[in-house]
Amino acid sequence: MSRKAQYNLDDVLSQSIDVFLEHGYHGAIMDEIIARTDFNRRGFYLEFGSKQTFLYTVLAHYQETQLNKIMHHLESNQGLPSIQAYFADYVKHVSGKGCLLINTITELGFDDEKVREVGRHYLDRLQIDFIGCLEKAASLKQITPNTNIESTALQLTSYVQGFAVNAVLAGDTDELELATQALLGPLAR
Amino acid sequence: MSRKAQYNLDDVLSQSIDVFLEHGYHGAIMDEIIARTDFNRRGFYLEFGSKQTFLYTVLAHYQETQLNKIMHHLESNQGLPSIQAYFADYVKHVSGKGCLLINTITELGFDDEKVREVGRHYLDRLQIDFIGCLEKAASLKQITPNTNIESTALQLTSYVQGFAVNAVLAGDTDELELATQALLGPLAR
DNA sequence: ACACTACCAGAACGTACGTTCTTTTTAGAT
DNA sequence: ATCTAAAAAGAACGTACGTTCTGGTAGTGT
Repeated sequence: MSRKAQYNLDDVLSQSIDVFLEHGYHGAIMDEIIARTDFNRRGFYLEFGSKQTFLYTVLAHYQETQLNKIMHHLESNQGLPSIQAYFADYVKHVSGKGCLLINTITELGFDDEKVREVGRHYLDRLQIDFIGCLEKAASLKQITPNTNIESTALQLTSYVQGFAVNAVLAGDTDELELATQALLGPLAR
Repeated sequence: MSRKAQYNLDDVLSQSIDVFLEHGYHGAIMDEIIARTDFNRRGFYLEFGSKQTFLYTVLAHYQETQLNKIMHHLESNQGLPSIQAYFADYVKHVSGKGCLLINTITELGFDDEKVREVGRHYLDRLQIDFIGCLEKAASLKQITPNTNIESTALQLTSYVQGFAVNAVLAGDTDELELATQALLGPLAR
């Protein structure tokens, strides 16, 4: 055996998230990706073969390490508090830079079926998780009894996307936090 | 005098909207823009000077001709029916390709203050229009009396963004129309 | 200590894209 | 009909970017 690579793949993927977030896919150039990761060009192409497949990998990593962590609140399923915790974390997460998955969908979704597929899968899962939490919340009598759970879940899912866009524009999180309260407040009984 | 340009600027701008919608800003290449508009390269650069300022012009044109037309429902201000008409039209408009303004915000917003500014202005206006309609709706007793108007307007504004993202993923309009009903139904008294 | 392996840094390559220039065509004025 | 000025078409240019290649280097095993 001989030398081992000195970059850690997970680190590289994490570092790349920001580059894509800031400039989008086409706007993120290899020079900056190389410079801001502890990566080298050769390693990059041996490992991934192309910028495109690299994006897919970063996207998967982003979901695993960031979005899933936030969604985990919903999957712990404590009812309404889980939803509140989810939104609190999500707002903090997207603040000032948005969501890589959403950005990728709007930039590449039209041309890239794989991106659309990943996006749909994510939204479906979000929707299902919201339903789970709302059902639990209903059974715990945390929300008003006549709440239409499926509709509400659909609304919450749409709302999350809206936040991701808003986050790019909003300077601070105040506005988004306010909006969240406005949203969840009326649900509670 | 002599020859007059045979392209019509409004037509060119309208035709370009689709190109940017499909591929984003960096993904839309000059060759395709030229090919799909009745424009010529020289005219393009005499008229706009660069791809970037062209985008700004297209964006302004997009707002004037498309978004404003849809927002006009809100500004006619018939209360709840105006909001319903707005969403119906908006869903139809973004279906399958999303919203150019939202796409531009997520692709370029981080780096481009001008884009952020245009985006904020648009969201503010949307929010204000929703407030106007909701107030009217309240005075006409079209919505449940204890509705918090500011909060609801903020929510509606977020939904609109969410729809723009969803529209890229959804094959047909059914899903989005369902979501709209789920959204507006509970408001009505 | 030495050799071997494969990693790192960055130069080099080729292509693709934004922009400019050249040629050709056309509409209007005389 | 002819001349002219400007517009259209697209060739040409330069640069920037994705990708590949090269030379030197640093671990690792003997």
